[in-house]
Amino acid sequence: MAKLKGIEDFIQKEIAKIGYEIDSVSLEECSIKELGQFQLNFAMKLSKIYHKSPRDIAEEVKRVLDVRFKNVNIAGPGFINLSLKDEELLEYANEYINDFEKYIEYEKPKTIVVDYGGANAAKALHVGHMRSANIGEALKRLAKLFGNKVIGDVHLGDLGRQSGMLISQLMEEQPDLVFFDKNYKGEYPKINLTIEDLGRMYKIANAKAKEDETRMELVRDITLEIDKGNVAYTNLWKQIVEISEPTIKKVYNELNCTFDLWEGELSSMQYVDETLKVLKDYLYESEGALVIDVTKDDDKLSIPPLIVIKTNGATIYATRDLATIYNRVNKINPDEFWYVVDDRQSMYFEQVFRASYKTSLVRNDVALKFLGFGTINGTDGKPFKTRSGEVMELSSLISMVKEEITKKVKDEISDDRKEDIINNLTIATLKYADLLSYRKTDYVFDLVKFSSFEGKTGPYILYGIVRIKSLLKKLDIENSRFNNIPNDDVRDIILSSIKLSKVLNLSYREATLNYITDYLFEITNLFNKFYNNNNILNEKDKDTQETYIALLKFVYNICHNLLNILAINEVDEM
RNA sequence: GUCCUGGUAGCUCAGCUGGAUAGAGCAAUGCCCUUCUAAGGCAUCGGUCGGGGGUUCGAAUCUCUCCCAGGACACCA
Repeated sequence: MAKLKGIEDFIQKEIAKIGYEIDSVSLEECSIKELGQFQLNFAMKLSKIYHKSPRDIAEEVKRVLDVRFKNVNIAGPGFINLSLKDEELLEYANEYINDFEKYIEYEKPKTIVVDYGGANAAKALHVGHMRSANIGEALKRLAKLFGNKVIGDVHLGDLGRQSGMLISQLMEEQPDLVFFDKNYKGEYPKINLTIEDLGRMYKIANAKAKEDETRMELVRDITLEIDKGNVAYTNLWKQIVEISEPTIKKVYNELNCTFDLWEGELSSMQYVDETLKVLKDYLYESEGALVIDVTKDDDKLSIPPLIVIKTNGATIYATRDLATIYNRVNKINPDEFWYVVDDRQSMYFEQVFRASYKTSLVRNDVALKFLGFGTINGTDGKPFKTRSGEVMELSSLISMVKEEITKKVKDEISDDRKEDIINNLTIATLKYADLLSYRKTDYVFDLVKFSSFEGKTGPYILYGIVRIKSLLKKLDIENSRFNNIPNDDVRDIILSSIKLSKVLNLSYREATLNYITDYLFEITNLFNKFYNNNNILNEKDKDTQETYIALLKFVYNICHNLLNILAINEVDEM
């Protein structure tokens, strides 16, 4: 059990002995440092229930707590402040030096499918995809840490209008391809296109379709043909998807994203027929389309029905999402589905979720969770664009950051090691910035600020790690343990670590990583303070030096594991 | 129009399951390197928590209302 929870449970039991029942005790960091390390606020709440003055209750509680804690005191309307004895802190610290699992408060394990990534085939990844990747990967790792069985699915956007776009353009550029010959009966050849071709062609097709309604008609027709299983087009489209795959995988690899399932809309098509059978009784025709009504009696909002089959008979985004859910229920039977998607899709997912429950596609005890995220804006406060006003591609963003980082890495580092260091710092910069604010917050991406090695940045955190590793290399670290608490720098770090279990709980429960990034800054900051005030290598007192070494390992254990949740790689030098 | 987010220091953001004196980073100013990576540390400056009402021992946090910004609202994903 986590240390903090242990103390809270202890206090709860102790006050129960003197007649005070309370759901749960929450031990908070004391807001007035001079009064103690921790504070308890329940005396004021209890006063209502037991009709006693909060200070009287606090007095009774104080007498019970005096046995274990140091400097128990009452202040203000009835706050109880207390501190832990150094002996207890030492025992705790020694127990936690190399053990991260002790910080976790395990619950009953669940099976969770995390749907994140969502790259589009044939279209370059843009900055929004980075958010899904970073948040999704981190949430997946966090959920795993809590003992759950977690399955990450990239859920590619590899079907839909973009297929029509691409193929319509190919039709224009290379009309003689056999794919476009309706009478062709033989084997289909391998097409010769590069990822750059696809990017270029999509842009042209998109621009043309916007202006020209007949072109858009063609795009819809081709999309419909693929939907209906047209052999030539399907073969062609699958080849196009394959061409774009290596690029997508490369970017996700750079971002340390590891997917258990590499599926998408295309692979969900095989379950559409079965899914429609389940939905059958709830489908009705509206304006030519087949829809499911998803309104509720107590609705505050006017929610349109979910379109499942378009007027032209084709499937749509929702059909594929429902089919995916159907398949996952059958194959995986998860307790929870997590969708890490742009917040702008919240209403759409509300429709899909309602439809899923209503049609019993998923049981009521299965949780469908929409974990939306905010937009990345430029320094002007508007969605992040390139100078020419186009959507910022993720690869350009990575290059920009890499350029900034390269300027700053030490010259002394040899070139063969430098590349890895620069790459890790670049991704650390991006991820730390991306996870620093609350998931739903739209945040401003300031290249210079985030790439800086100062302040709340990825490089600052990694710099702390570099210092620790550098020291550990120079010291004999076998069997080191905390012998004493020689100063406040050491005590503050131990105290700070006690709340880590709460940080992890909050982060997991609210599915946002900002608590973790924030805590990483706090512990790194405390470590740097310690580092500045104490000379570890030249410490004369052997007991104290051993404590320092234990502290290095203690801090490393925390930082290493937290960075691992965020999918940020460490460096040894920088 | 309806609904969803958000509005906290000059800037960028935390804090919101009600707790004491509202925090951090950046920027600005000053201090600390014969020292383990100074890419660091310390200090100072900086606030009517969008406005107003309500709930109560206590409100940035809950509630109502208004204002402002962004977003979503049927065959795109």
